[in-house]
Amino acid sequence: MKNELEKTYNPGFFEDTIYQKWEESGFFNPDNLNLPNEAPSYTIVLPPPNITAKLHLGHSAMLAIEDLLIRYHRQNGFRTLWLPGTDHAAIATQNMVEKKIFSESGQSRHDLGKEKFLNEVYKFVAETQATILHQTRKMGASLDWSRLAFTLDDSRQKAVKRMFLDMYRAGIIYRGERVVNWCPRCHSTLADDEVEHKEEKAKLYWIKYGPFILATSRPETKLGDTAVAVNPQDPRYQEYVGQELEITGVIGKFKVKVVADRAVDINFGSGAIKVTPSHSFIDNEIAARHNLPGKKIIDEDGKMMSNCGKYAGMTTSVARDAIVSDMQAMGLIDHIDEEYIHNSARCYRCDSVIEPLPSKQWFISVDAPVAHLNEQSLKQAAIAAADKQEIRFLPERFTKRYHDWMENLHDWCISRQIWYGHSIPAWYRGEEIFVGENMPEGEGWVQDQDTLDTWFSSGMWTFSTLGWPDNFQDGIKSGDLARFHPTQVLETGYEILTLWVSRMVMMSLFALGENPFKHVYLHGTILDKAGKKMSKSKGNGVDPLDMINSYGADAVRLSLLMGATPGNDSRYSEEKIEAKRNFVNKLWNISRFVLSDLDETSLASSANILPEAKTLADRWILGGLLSTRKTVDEAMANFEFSLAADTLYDFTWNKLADWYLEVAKIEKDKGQILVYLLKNILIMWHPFIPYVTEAIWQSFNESLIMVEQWSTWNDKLDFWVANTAKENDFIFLQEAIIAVRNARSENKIEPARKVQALVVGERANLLLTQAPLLLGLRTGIDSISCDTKASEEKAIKIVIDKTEIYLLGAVDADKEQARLFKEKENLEKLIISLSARLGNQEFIDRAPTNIVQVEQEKLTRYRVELENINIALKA
RNA sequence: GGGCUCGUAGCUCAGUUGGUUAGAGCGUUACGUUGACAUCGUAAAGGCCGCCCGUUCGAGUCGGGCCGGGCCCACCA
Repeated sequence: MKNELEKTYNPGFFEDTIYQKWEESGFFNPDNLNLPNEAPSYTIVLPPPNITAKLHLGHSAMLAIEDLLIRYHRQNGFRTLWLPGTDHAAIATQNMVEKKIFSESGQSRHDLGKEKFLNEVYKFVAETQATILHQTRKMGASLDWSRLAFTLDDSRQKAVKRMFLDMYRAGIIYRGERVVNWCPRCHSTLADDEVEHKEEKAKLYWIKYGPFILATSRPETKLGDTAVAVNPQDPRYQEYVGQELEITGVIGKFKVKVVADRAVDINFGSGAIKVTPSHSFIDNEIAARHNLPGKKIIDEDGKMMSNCGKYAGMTTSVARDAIVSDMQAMGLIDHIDEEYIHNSARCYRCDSVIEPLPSKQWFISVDAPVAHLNEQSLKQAAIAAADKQEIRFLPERFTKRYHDWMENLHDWCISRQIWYGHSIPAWYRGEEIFVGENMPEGEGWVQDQDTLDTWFSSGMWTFSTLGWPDNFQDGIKSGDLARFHPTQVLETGYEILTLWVSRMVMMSLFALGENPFKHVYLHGTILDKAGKKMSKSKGNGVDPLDMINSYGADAVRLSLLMGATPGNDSRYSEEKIEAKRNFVNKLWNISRFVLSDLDETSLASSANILPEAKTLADRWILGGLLSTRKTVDEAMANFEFSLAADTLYDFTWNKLADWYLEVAKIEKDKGQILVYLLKNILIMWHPFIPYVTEAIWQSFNESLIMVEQWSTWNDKLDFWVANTAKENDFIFLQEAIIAVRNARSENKIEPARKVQALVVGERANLLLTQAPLLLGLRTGIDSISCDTKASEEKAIKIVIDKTEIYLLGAVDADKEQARLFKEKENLEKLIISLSARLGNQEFIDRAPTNIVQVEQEKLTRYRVELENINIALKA
C-alpha cells in the first residue's frame, strides 16, 4: 500500500491532478500508445460545440458517452483517437456579439464596420473557447488536444476553399436566383431548418380581384402579382383559365394571367389565389411551372420598393394597413376574417418574420449526377449509404427519418449574408464571375461579400480535421486520413440528424468517395426535473461545473450514462447524481477494505491471471466477475451503455461488497482473489468513472489505469461455464442466511416457519459445511448441528440465544409448488398444441407426469426442447 | 395533414428475437450496525405493464383500434 486512502472519496482533491497526469502522459494521442502496426483504429470526432456559450448538461452527456467508448477501446488495444474542436457557428456567434456590443455601447455592427466588428468577434470567440475547453477537461474527456481544430481556423479555411472549388468544377455548386427565406433583421438567408413556424392569429382579407373574390393574408403583395391560379379540377373557374385579365389595384390597373395549377386547394378560401412569384415559395413554384414573370416589390430591409408608388419605403406591415384602407375606400375589400389562425414563419435566432425574397445565392445541387460517384447524385449516394446499412443509426428508427428527409431534400443554399464565417472564393467584375483560390489578375474584381453556411464547414468535419486535402492526392489517402478515416462512431443529438449528419455524409462521399462513419449513435435531450427543455430564457439550465464541484465528475458522468437509452430524452435530477456519488464512494471503500493490511505479494498479483478458487464463495464470485465481463463486452458492442453500467454496478455492490467481502471478513483471508477482483473491476469501471478508478489505482501502482488493458478473457470461459452452475448453491446459502437473520430480528423464532423441506442430499450437506462459517458471522449462534425433525428430511438445527431454529431450506415450499405446477400446466398446453399440429402422441407420452418427482432442471430442458420444435414448426 | 415516439411501483426509468415468480435507483416503513463505507446493512410494503379486440399453448413484448402525453416534417394563399 503506497498511500493510505481517506475515509471518503474527495473528488475535488484528485480530479485536476489526475487529469494533468493523463495529459502529460501523452496517451490521449494515439501516436504515443506504442501499438503494433496492425492495431485497428478507433476514431470519434467530437461534435464541435458552438463557441457561442458555455457547455450545458447535454454536452456533458455527449462527453460521457464518447469518453466511455474511447477509454473502453483504448483499454482494449485499439489505436484510439478522439479529436476535439469547436464550431464557429456563424450566425449564432455574430448575433451574440451584435447583442453584446449593442447593450454595451448602443452601436450596431454597421456602426463599427466589418473589420472592427470581426475583431470583436475574435475576442469573444477566444474567451468562450477557453471556457468550453476548460469545461471539457473537467469532465475527464480524454481528447487528443494536439489535434485540436476549429471550423474556422487556417487549415479548415484551406479545406473549405478547396471543397468549394472542387464542387464548383464538378458542377455541383452553382449560383442562381431563388426565393429564399430572408430575415430582414439578420440580413441573411436562412435554411429551411432554421425557420420556425408559429401559430398566430391574423386577418384574412377577402378582396375583389377582377371577376374573382379571393382570400389573402398579405394584401400588400398584390403589387407584385402576375397571375391568378385555380385548381384544374375546379368547375367554378374553368372559363377563365388561359385568359389575361385586367385588375384594378391601388396604384393603377395591371394585368394578370389565369392559370390552372394543382397546388391550389379547392376548399380553401374561394379556391382562387393571387400569384406573387417573387415573394412566396408556392407562388414561385407555380410561376416556374407556367412560365410566369416575377415582380420584386419588397427589398432586403423588408420595405416596399420604389416601384410601389406612394407605399415605397414603408415596411410591409405598415404598407398592409395603408393598402387595406385604400382598398376599402375603393370598394375592393369584400370582407375581413378577423380570427384567422395561420403559421407565421420566423427566424429561429431573432424571431423576426421571414420575408420570402428572390435573391442571388450559391447552391449545392443535390440532384446533379456526380461523375466519381458513378453518376449518382449526392442525394442518391447519401440515401444508398443508409439503405445498404453502410451507415447504421442507433436507434434504428432514425434511419427512416434520415431517409425521408433526404428524399425531400432541395438544393442546399450555402451562402449567408453575414460577416463572420468562411468567405466565398468567388470574384465578380460586372457580369463576369471567377471562382478560384485567389483573386484573379486584372483590375476591378470584387470578392463575394457573403460567407458560407456554417454547416458547409462542419459537414467536412470528419476529414477536414484529418488533414484533407493535403492527405488526399490522386484519390489516395495518407497520414491521419488514411489511418483514422472513416471514423467508427458519430455520437450526437438526434435534433441535428438532418442539419448536420446528412451533410457530413454528402460531403464525405463527394470528397473521398467514402462514408464518414459506420455508426451514428443519437442521444436524447437532457430535460429538467419536470420534463421541460432546459433553456436560458427559462432559467432552468444546469451548469455541469456546479454539479462536478458538488458531486465529482464521475458521479455526473455515471448519472448521465445510467438510465439513458439512445434517442430517448432523459430527465436530470440532483438525486440521481447523489445516488451515483454514493456508488463512487462505495467503490472507494471497497478498495479501502481490500487494500488495507494487504501483503505485498498479493498486491503484486496480476489482474490477468485467474487465481485458484478454493471455496464455494470463491467460485461464485469469480464466475460472477467473468459473466459480468461477458455482459459488459456484449453491451458495449451493442451500444447499451446503461446495461453495461447496470451490470457492473450490480456485481460491485450487491455481489462483491454485500456478500463476498463479508465472507472474506470471516475467513480472514485477504489474498489474491480479492486483489484480482479489485483490479479487474477497477479496469472495467474506468471508462465510466475514470477519476476515482485512477485515484485508487495510483495508490498502489506506478502505471496509469487509463492504458491498463482489459484482461484476456477467452481462456477463462471454461471456468465461467463450469462455475455458473454453482451459482444456485451460493444463492441458496444467501437465502438461508437471510432466513436466519429475519427469524432473529422478527423475534418470532418458530421452527421451520418460513422454510420447508426442499433441502435434501447434497444441499443439506452444503448447508452443514458452508453455512456455519457464514451464519456464525453476525448471528451470535450458540450451536449448529444436523438434526432430524418430524419430517424425514435432514435439517439444520441452529440454536440462537437458546432458541432452536430448524432451517430446512430457504425457498418457500408453497410458492415453489405453485410455480412448478403452473410450469407443468403450461408445458402440458404446449405439448397438446404441438401434438395436434404434428398429429401424433409423441410428446404427450413423454410429458412429465408427476410434478413432485420433476426437478426444475429437467423441466427446463424439456421446455427448451419443445420450444425448438415449436420454432421449427413455425418456420 | 404526414411521420415518429412514449404510457410499466409514489417518482425517474430498464425490460435484447413472445416463455419460469415483470426489475433497478430514489422515496416510504420496520429492523439492524463498535473497525471499508450512515455517502452503511437486511427486509417489507407498493404493479388490471393506459384501455379494448385479435394472433398464440402462452402477450409488458406481435397486429388492429381507442384514450392520453411528447417530438419531427410539411404547410394554408
